[in-house]
Amino acid sequence: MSKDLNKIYEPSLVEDKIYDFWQNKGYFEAKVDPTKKPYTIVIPPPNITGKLHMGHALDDTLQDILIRFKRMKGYNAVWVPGTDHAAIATEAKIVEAMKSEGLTKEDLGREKFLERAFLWKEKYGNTIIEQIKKLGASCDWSRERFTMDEGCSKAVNEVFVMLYEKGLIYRGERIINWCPKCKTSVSDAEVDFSEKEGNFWHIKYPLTDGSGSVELATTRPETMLGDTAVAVNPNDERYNHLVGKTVMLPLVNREIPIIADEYVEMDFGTGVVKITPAHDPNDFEVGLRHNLPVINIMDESATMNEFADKYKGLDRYEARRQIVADLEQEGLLCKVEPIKHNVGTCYRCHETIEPRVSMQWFVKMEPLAKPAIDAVKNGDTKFVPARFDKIYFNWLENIKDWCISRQLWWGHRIPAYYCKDCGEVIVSRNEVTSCNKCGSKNVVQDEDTLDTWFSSALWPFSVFGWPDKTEDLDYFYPTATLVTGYDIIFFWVVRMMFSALEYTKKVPFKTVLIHGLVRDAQGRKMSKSLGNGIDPMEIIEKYGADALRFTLATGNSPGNDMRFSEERVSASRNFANKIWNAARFILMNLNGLDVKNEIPKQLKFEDKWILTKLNEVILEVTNNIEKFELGVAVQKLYDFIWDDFCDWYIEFSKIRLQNDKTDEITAQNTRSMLVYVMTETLKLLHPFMPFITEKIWQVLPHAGNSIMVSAYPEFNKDYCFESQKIQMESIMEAIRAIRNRRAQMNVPQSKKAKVYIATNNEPVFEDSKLFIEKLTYAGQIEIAESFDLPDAVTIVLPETTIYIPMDELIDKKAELIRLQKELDAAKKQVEQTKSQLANDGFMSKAPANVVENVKRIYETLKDKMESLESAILDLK
RNA sequence: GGACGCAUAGCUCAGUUGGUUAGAGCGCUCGCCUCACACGCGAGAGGUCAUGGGUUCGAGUCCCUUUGUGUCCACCA
Repeated sequence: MSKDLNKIYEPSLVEDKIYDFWQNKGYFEAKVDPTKKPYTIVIPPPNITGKLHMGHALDDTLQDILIRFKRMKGYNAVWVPGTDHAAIATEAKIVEAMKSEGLTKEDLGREKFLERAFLWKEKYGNTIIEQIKKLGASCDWSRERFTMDEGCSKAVNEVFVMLYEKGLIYRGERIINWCPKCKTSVSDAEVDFSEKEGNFWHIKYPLTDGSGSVELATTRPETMLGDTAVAVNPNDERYNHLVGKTVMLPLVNREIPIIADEYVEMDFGTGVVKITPAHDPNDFEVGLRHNLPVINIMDESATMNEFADKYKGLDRYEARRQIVADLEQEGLLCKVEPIKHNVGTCYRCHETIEPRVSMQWFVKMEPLAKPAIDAVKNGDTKFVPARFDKIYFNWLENIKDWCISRQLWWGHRIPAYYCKDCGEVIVSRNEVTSCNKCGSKNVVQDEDTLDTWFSSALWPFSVFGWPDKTEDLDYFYPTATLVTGYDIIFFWVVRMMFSALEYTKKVPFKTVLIHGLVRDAQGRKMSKSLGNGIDPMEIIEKYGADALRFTLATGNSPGNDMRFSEERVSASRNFANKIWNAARFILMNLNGLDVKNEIPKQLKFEDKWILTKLNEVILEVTNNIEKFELGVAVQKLYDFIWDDFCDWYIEFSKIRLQNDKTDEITAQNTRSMLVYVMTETLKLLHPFMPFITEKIWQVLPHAGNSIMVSAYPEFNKDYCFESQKIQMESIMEAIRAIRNRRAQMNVPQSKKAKVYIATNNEPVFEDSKLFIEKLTYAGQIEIAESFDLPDAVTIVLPETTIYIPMDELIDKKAELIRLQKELDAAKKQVEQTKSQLANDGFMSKAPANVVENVKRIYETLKDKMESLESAILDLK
């Protein structure tokens, strides 16, 4: 890598090269090693159809921070990457693409269609992988998996068979959510409810005995063709007497009973409900209780079928219009009431879901849910933040059986076979060619495939070779941390939990780190339809991956949504540039000299100060990362690097390095300090900004091949110098105060003024004389215990008073007012602390260090007050 | 209907187990192209931490109330 650093950091020139370097060295790869502790993360596998969006970028950034941190901490860290076949989403896209060629699925046939799908996967599955690499993700690519690869498919078959044999998978004719556009069933989790404008149509059903009619209300009049009863509440006195009678279903003239069922709410609508078991989940339940026939009036695309009589062939909405018109003509339509109601839509295509009775496969959830609830209740798996366990419990405690069969071709084909001769159902791990009951060869496999989440539920262990007992599984599983958004707790986290507990008898991960959604600058969800999505790749190209990562990690706490704006990325880019230039400064001063990357034996005040600050930040950042407070950690690093290291330490070092009074040993020590502190800081920052830290690390004196495999800094109390730190900070305070006064008085930097420092801390100030002189543009510094300078600008600090004689600039009156104001403030504070120290409760209950602190503040404030008083007297 | 989150500087947000002078970025004001950096430097202005109450020696932080706002779950046809 080249040694010359440009004035402006250009990420695009270095990132790809560094990534290749890491990969070629094999640093991302982890192998079983019993001498090291494993740390495992499996990536939430992105859809093969997808492009990387900000949500992925956030998710992957957080995972990479954890993985890189743990790797540097000495763990055998492995991050397993891969992609998800995303059954319904992918199939929809392929079908859509085929449309332009005038082809349908059926034209191609299953086999040809799957060929196309695999080609599609090759093409698009790789783009997202390449994009994840651009982010700097240190995934072990030698372990890349796909939910439909051989191993994962084997796991799927195994699970299906196991559950079937245990009686936890069954096949049955039930009402399910049907998407008429995707032409498949979807699970409850895959239905999105959205509020839509609709009507409440009040319809009259005449009693068969001619004694009148009942009025009922419905939002979906077209389903009346499938009505098989009318229901009222058994306690409803208005309708009690009608129970047992029958009504004549209008338009179709079918006689149906009036039944009583608790499900009917008396005070909603008219208190009479039409019962359509084939097209409403609640009605289906009612139908089961009363043994009602189920009449399915629609086909797979929600078009009316032969049971719809003369409406056959109409789509459901057209049928609705006609039925309403016909009812009106027959005088059976009482009124139309506009209402807003929630309508279920397909989470993939947003088509209105049609509840439909059909033959499907289900997973019996109750026995599986219980251990999953217990595992979180007893702390085997923890959510971060913890509040998400409530959402998790709520879902599992109210769970219904999971419909897992999909009428799709792209996916894991259900390993069930049917004998056409004897009707035997055979569920098998291997392909079945003959009936094991009657021996017939006339056996066919189930046409359906499995819900895409069925395979992703197995991801944490299928990637390590389960169901085989592999070394990897034994060593890397269970995984340590799962990082994902709160929006897929139901889809994925829940299902991994109960699957893992059932098949591996272990929780799949110890911690679930939940993050929020990345929203746009106005706080709106990024979406295709709004067109407000920001492409992470464009951001990386413009600002660099480090800037993007830094932005996503900063100002964001677990579980909360964040807003993304380019301004924030630009601020992150500026930070990267700041580090870059600090490095340039150091490099410039190494100047081909042999400088050791170590703490020198002789330490100056400022060295002890920065080492103390460094150790504090090491301790805090490490703790923060371990507690998943990544946003806090990165903020602390930002402050340390910019405020402490760049604004102060580098400025001090300039004076040491440029001053002719500095001896060569001190200069050399300063160079070592710069290199050492910079290197340690780069290591601390590496998990967050891997590229720039590697680039700079490489050009500074170092041992080893790469920062990413170096050891993360450890807190060392031998380099914490509390009292020196405080003293150094008093010097900095003085510098700041002098600058402040000069700025307020509009003194140009070119005007050098003499500065008198009265202090009882002489040795410290003497040592830092040069710093004060250079950093405040002072002409000359005098230090003594006291001065008698009545006509000077006076700055009162704890234990120190500074005088700047500037006759022509002093406005005595203004100066007096200022000092008086300060005195008033100091007095107030003294009173506050005094009363606190007089408070018995505080003195007896507050911890010693807090009391000490208040005592110290009280003393210095009192001191300051006295100095201010005398300064006012002097000026008068 | 149920559950949960948020409300802190003009804007967007941090604030770690309660500890005394509440922070950052952007924006704003003043002065600087100071030989690492104008993607910068120095100095500032700006906050009764939504409301009311409580616990505590001490509350932005813990508990309750109210208001506003957002999300999720359920769903009455």
